[in-house]
Amino acid sequence: MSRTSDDSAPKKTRIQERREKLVLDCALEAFATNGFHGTTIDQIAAKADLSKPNVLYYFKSKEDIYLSLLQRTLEGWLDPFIAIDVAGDPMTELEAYVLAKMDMSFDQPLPSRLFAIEVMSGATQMKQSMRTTLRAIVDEKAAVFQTWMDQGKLKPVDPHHLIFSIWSVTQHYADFAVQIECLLDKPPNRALAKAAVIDILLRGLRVN
Amino acid sequence: MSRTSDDSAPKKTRIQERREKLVLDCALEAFATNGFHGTTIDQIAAKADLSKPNVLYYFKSKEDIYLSLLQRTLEGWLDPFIAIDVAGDPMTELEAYVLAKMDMSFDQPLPSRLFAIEVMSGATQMKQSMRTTLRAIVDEKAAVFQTWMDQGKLKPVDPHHLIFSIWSVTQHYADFAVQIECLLDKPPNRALAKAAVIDILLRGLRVN
DNA sequence: GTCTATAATATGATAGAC
DNA sequence: GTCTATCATATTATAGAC
Repeated sequence: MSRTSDDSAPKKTRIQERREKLVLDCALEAFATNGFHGTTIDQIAAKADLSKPNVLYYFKSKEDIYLSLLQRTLEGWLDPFIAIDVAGDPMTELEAYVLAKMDMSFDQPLPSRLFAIEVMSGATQMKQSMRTTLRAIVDEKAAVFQTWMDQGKLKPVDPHHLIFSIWSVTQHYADFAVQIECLLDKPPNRALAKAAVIDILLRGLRVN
Repeated sequence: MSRTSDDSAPKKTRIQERREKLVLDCALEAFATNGFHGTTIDQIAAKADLSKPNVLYYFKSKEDIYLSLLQRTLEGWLDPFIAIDVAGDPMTELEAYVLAKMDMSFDQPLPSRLFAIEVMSGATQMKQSMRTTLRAIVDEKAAVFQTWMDQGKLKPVDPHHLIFSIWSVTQHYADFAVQIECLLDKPPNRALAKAAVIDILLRGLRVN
């Protein structure tokens, strides 16, 4: 009961935070493949090597786990996108962004899949923030692209659809990894994939 | 019990076929948004305006409905891809394919979503056919693209990854329709989307 | 904090009348 | 062929001992 070592508002001990992170990590693995309904608390508990009531001691319900996970996932998702700098060289900025997304897809496919399943299920939990927060950021970056095109630094193309294309192609390597592995010799050649995607998405934008 | 009007092996009456199609149509709507586990037979029955036992009279289990649906969906999926003709003009063939896929995404997003959810869930039911049938077709078309590039009719790029890019960008408009609607003014401008996608995916391939 | 036991509910599937 | 009623099971969540 002592709180001498605590310092912030949410009075969580170190072990609590560690347990919660453990549960979320295990839940991510389950939710990202089987979706919300296809995942049971038993599965999560088994992965985390905890009992089911113990999991529900840290999260009050399955939905609570899911929502916490979704929020945690969204936090890191936009970082490389926001990092696109209008003052930088357009092709350099775009290449860096595409490569960052490709690395995310290969290194951490699960958050991408969780996100995809959530959106395909109607995105009940995220629609509001997509219409406001996400939309504001997307519009801002679309304006950056438009500026570059107006300056003659990029060939003209609709900026919003360019963003969608970059997202879809890069995330495809996470979301459809199973299919890609069936169609290519395993293990997939990451360097080849990254070079090809850069070629396909950005070559048409280059101004001589 | 009369079979005078029947002609083929599966002795189904016309009304049976109609009912089965009705169930599959309603099931598609449910499975494509909520996945296998998120969908109940009750939901399907309600949509079809049938009782639950009546649905199970036509399909012996929920899994039976799901698998039948998956098979039906896959049948039409590859048609426009197979139609790509090595003897045709490369840019014309590619444009026709991309536009066909875009129309499919806008007009029939549900099969695409069903497919996507299945793949993200591990594609237990389809892995085998992806490794054999689909892979053969993909390799064949990749060879067609390679031929065109060798002939100098297309700028060189890895053909397999080009196929993945086309799939991902076009199907994105079906699978992530909810997100796109949040980020663009509704209703989405189809002509603009199609033109932009053609630009982004194919402009870099054009040889002057 | 963690467990076993269990309540409460949802759902797949079947039995049997009509 | 279609229905109501029901069984059997799985799963969320809680109660209460330790």
